[in-house]
Amino acid sequence: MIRKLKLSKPVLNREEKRQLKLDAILRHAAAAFMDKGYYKTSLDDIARLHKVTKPTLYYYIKNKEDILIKCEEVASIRINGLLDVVTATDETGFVQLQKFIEGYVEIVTDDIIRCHIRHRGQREDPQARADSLEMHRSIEHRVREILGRGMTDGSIRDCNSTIIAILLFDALNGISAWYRDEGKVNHEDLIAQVLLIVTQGVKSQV
Amino acid sequence: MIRKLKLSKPVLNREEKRQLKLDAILRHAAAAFMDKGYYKTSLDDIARLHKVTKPTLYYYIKNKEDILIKCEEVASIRINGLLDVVTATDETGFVQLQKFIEGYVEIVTDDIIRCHIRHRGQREDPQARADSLEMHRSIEHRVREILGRGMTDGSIRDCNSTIIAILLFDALNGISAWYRDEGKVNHEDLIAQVLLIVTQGVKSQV
DNA sequence: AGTTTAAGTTACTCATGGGTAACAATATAG
DNA sequence: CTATATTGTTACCCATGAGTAACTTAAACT
Repeated sequence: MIRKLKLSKPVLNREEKRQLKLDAILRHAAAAFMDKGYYKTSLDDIARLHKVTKPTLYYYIKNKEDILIKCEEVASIRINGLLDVVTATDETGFVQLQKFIEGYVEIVTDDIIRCHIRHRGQREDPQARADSLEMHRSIEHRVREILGRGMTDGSIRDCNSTIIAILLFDALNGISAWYRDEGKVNHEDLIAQVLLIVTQGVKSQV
Repeated sequence: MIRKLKLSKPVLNREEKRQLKLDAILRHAAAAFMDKGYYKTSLDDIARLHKVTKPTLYYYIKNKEDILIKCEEVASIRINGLLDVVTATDETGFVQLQKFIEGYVEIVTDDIIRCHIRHRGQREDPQARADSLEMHRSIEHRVREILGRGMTDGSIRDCNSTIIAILLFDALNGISAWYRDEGKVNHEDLIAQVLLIVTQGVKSQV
């Protein structure tokens, strides 16, 4: 027992510990950004949340904007991962769309993703700006392909997939700004309402 | 003719001229905020656009945040005006909803409204914050009433009007961020696509 | 024409906050 | 148990930009 307390080799190696700390910083930063906004949150605020001093942050991040970029990476991986899963099946386009929506509502609840959605498009660095735009375009393109698939297989009515994809994302991304797990709106209810919109709109069918 | 050049009474009195200049400043500021964002736009930037110096702005506005507040006033008047017109008719709830959507897409294209939508929710002053929230709640409430009317008269299917109103606003407000009059997407097409979503979703009806 | 009020300018103050240099402590490896 | 890389700290620099004081120019009313 005593030997276990004084392990010669630590349970986690340096790289893993570093990664965990970076994650924690990202989470603290994301929470603060969601609360007060990017510009009203100072690096000192974030450092305080993490119980370190500001210069320590620079061991994990390049600069303030780098936090947003790292949040974006996380978002990109999760959203593209979902799209991979959804498009790997041989379901109809409409069913794939439904599955995507269900998964996306889940993803959009995570603090780091929330932060990314709220602050995307305010990149200062031109390269980061371009990367961000490219990721956005690519994801939207993959959703348009799902819509196209549905129109081909007949599960989705003829529509302008460009416009529909944008409207869909705006509605879903908006969820990140207001939905809270502890809030009044129930999670299943939310998904059900969104799915009903895409299946039949709001007009009562005669 | 020469007498006309030297009018003893100007065409516009002081109050009117002042109002026109305030409007112009608001427009310049809104354009700059949409381009670079609120925090990356300095008052010097705005002054330069208006071809005056910074202190002159303080003759028309109280402080930087006051610009956002004045944009909000404009937005409130236009949106509530639209709602007044739409709800004054004795059409069914669904038709009222359609008319509201058509009008809202029009409103959301204006630069000052665009600016308000993008920057609402970052009020610093507690009072302004509360006012902003209240306006937002009130407008959302009026749309929920339209949905309720539709459910009562049978033109709108049974739904959670709270969730639907939020999703609808997020999709419509999103338009302000990407739609451009000179862009690829055609105005009529946009409205048609939105209306088709609310009337029948995207699923092909069997 | 001369007085007053509106409109605008130049030249500052001053808080904030991102970023860094130089130094201190702690943990891992040999 | 010492040498070295890793984390972390204190104390600073400095650009930016909101807001103001004091002064000048232009317009309007009598």
